[in-house]
Amino acid sequence: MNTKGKGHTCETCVYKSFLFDTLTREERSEINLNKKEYDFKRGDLIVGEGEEINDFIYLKEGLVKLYKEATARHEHIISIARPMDFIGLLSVFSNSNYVYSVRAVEDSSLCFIKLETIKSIIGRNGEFALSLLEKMSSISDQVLKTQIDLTGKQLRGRIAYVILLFADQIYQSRLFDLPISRKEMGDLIEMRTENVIRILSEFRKDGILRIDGKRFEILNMELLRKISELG
Amino acid sequence: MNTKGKGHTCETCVYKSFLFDTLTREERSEINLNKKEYDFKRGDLIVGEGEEINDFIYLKEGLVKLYKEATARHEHIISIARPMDFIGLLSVFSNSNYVYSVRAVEDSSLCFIKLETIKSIIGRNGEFALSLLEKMSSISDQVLKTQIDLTGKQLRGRIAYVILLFADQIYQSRLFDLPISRKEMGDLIEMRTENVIRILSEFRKDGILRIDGKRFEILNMELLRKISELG
DNA sequence: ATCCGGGCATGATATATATCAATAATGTTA
DNA sequence: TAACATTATTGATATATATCATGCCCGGAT
Repeated sequence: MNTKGKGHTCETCVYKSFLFDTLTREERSEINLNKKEYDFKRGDLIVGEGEEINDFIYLKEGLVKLYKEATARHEHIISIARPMDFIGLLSVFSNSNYVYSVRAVEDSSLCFIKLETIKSIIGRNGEFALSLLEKMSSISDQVLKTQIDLTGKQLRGRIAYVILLFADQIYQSRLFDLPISRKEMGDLIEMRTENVIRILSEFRKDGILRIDGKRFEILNMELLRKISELG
Repeated sequence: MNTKGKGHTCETCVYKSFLFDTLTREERSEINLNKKEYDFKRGDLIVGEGEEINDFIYLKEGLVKLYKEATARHEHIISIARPMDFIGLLSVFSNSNYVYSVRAVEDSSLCFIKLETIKSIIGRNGEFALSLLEKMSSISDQVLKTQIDLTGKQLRGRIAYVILLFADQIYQSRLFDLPISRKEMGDLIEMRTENVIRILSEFRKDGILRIDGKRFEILNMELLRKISELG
């Protein structure tokens, strides 16, 4: 399922400056002692809804989805997290248990830091608290914004929105391999698989997209943006 | 529009312990010096979308709505805030400008504390940072949860949900005067006014509610909860 | 008082979306 | 390789919801 940490230290971590600028050398080594890194394969469950929150989890590499089980055959995807995102949103500070699940949609490696360690450092280092707060806030803010944006758009607008989300925010390219199935895409924007496929076909016929299985290329970016905005 | 503060000090504020437990006496008087209290009448705009965020705003009394303008005749209500809620969600730390508006739905009084003051204290007092973080987190978490809960429910479920929200969380009573119009209710749960009215009528005919204008009484609580949960 | 405008209410109709059904394509296991 | 499960696709139909139309009632302005 997952293999144990690779022995990286925070000092050599590529995200060191992004996350831990405001820490003293002592605090950094404290985190280093209380962190573990794990690898997950595509499809692996990382945390399950209801599990106790013990760690501050940080996505180093890969792509994961945060979601809630809605019914037996349907899940509500809250967010797709990218490298440099922390998993746990605000819940790490307001809940003792996860209110959603996290699963790898690509092979991913994640860093687990004992929550106690983080909390203790927050208590001592207000500057760190503030910078952490800013990072968490902006992610939570964006999750909320996405949910609000999507509500009120109709199907074509939602499909356009989610394609642009992958193109702009995740792959920074008009050409990419979609890492999720059509069903998962539907779960992300609250619509049925059949309608996802139908509208993708429409976009293909209209010359907006070139689609070959998982491979997507945006041909008419301008029109796609317009559809996304106008809903 | 609004009258200036009533000269309360944080020391005598009813929410002193709730908010400021972890502050030193000096920090508390610092906040006292940098806060202002304002009264708003039902319908008054408190902050407008796009305005600069300069204050940490705290609802002392009354009821306000956070919303985004969607179209000319339609707004998306993000949340109804109750006394002891802070207005601003996570945006206060991740954005420099408001991404939504706030308006009083009942006569309200709010406390404005200079954001600089709060940030400076966070930087110095990690314990305060952590407790603030917990409070803000739980509110943001709940806003997100509500959005997610509502998505995927159909109209009857959403109406039931929002009536229970007022009964359980805002008025703690099966009998209350709804402070918002049918249209605003629709904005809150993303549905048309006509359908709000239609379904309220159904609930009345089914003996679930007694409705007289703004006055609501829940007659069959059990059934209402079931409708809310099952969507 | 009278004239509004807005909120409330109900019915008829149009539209968007979900559901059901059937097949093809793809991947997975033995 | 065959046998099977899962995913992708398309069409026909049912259902939920929005839209349009109309009338009533009440509070505020003149």
